[in-house]
Amino acid sequence: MNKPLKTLRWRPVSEPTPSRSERVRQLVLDSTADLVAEVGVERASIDEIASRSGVAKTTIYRHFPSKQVLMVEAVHACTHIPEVTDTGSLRDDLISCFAGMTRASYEGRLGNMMLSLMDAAQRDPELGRLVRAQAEQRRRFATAVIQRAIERGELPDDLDVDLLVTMLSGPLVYTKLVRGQRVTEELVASVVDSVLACYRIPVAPDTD
Amino acid sequence: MNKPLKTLRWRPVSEPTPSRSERVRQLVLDSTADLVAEVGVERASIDEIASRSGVAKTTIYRHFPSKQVLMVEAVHACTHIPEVTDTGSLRDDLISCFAGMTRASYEGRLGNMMLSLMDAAQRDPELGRLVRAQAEQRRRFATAVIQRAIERGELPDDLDVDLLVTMLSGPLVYTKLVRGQRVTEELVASVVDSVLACYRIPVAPDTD
DNA sequence: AAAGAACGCTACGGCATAGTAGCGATTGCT
DNA sequence: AGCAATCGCTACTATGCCGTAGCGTTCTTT
Repeated sequence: MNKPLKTLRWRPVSEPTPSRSERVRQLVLDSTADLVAEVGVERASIDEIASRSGVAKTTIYRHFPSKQVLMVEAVHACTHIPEVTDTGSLRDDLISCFAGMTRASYEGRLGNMMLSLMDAAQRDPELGRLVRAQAEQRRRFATAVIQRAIERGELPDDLDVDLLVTMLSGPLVYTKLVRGQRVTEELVASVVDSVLACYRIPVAPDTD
Repeated sequence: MNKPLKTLRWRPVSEPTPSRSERVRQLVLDSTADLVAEVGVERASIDEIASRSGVAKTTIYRHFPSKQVLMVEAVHACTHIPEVTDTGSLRDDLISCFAGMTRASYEGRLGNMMLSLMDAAQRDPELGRLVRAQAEQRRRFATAVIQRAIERGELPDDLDVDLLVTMLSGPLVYTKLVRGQRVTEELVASVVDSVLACYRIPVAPDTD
């Protein structure tokens, strides 16, 4: 009614002006991600996406061959890679690493659609690959931070890195998905400090 | 074709023979839980439940006023309360507690439907209450174990119990829901031991 | 300004599903 | 054996959604 056409915000002028086709495509992807974040993957319908984006349903099908493909591309489009830092301090690196992952995965649209996405990934092989790949990428980031600390001698080299990553990731995932609470920077710090305490890593710089 | 009627296994003879109506009701609930565990809450259809259970769709609607109510009752029917133990040892109690929760929540039918259930719970207020109540019940079990240990002096009394429960539950939930792996008794023990190490609780009976 | 590409709109066909109506058959109880 | 409650079956309505056809309109490009 009062939103017949959603105008796409202009991207930085540095980039070349996208074609009309590309603008429409991005608009559809954007609206799809919005809707999926609201109602989930399965309940998002093409008609509703058409209505919200202002793009005709037939035009949507000119860009994407099926709903399944559209969903995969829309989800793929709203996943970003968290930034990495290498401060040389294990604690700071871990906090930065997991805070970045939290922002990338558990906040905003992706955060809202997470549960529905993981459920849909159980049945759609393409979404399954996407979700698995993302989860493994997150683990690789954390593993890299820990490996660097082992090489610096901050952690024992017979460490069960896999368990450690699980001990760090788990409480954050649990807080978000099961408890439905926001993962604050304070929680990240608490979890990191608690886990490091297991390995007798002093949090404040003091040696015993 | 070859399964026109699923016969209900007889329950222990000690209990009074249920009426025909009650038998059919339980059969429907059982088949519903099976189907939900397979395809999820949203994709489970009444027609399919009728077909699998051998109970006519019209009869299903004589027992349950709507699909929504049937889903809630079916899920409710397959949640059991994990058994509790009080061995007096914090480590044993925790392992027993979380192993029991794992069996109750992350294995069998309930385990298979967990992701779909949590997603559906975001939109169905009734399922939401059910899932939240169960999660809080799990937390209370773990909290009780920890409280007992605090009273015995095994843990400091200024402990952040909430964080501790999250640190214990998180890695198990993460392993099941995100990694899709089975939560073994060994993992439970590893997590418990790691977390207890944070608080300088000796795993083997030795005092420093 | 003209041509061609891209889009909007209306109207479909087809399928799956929630729920209901009516009637005949079965079951359990007296 | 008889009776009442319960169940099975075959429809049927209504809805929502995926995906497509055809045609007129708008935009972009030359």
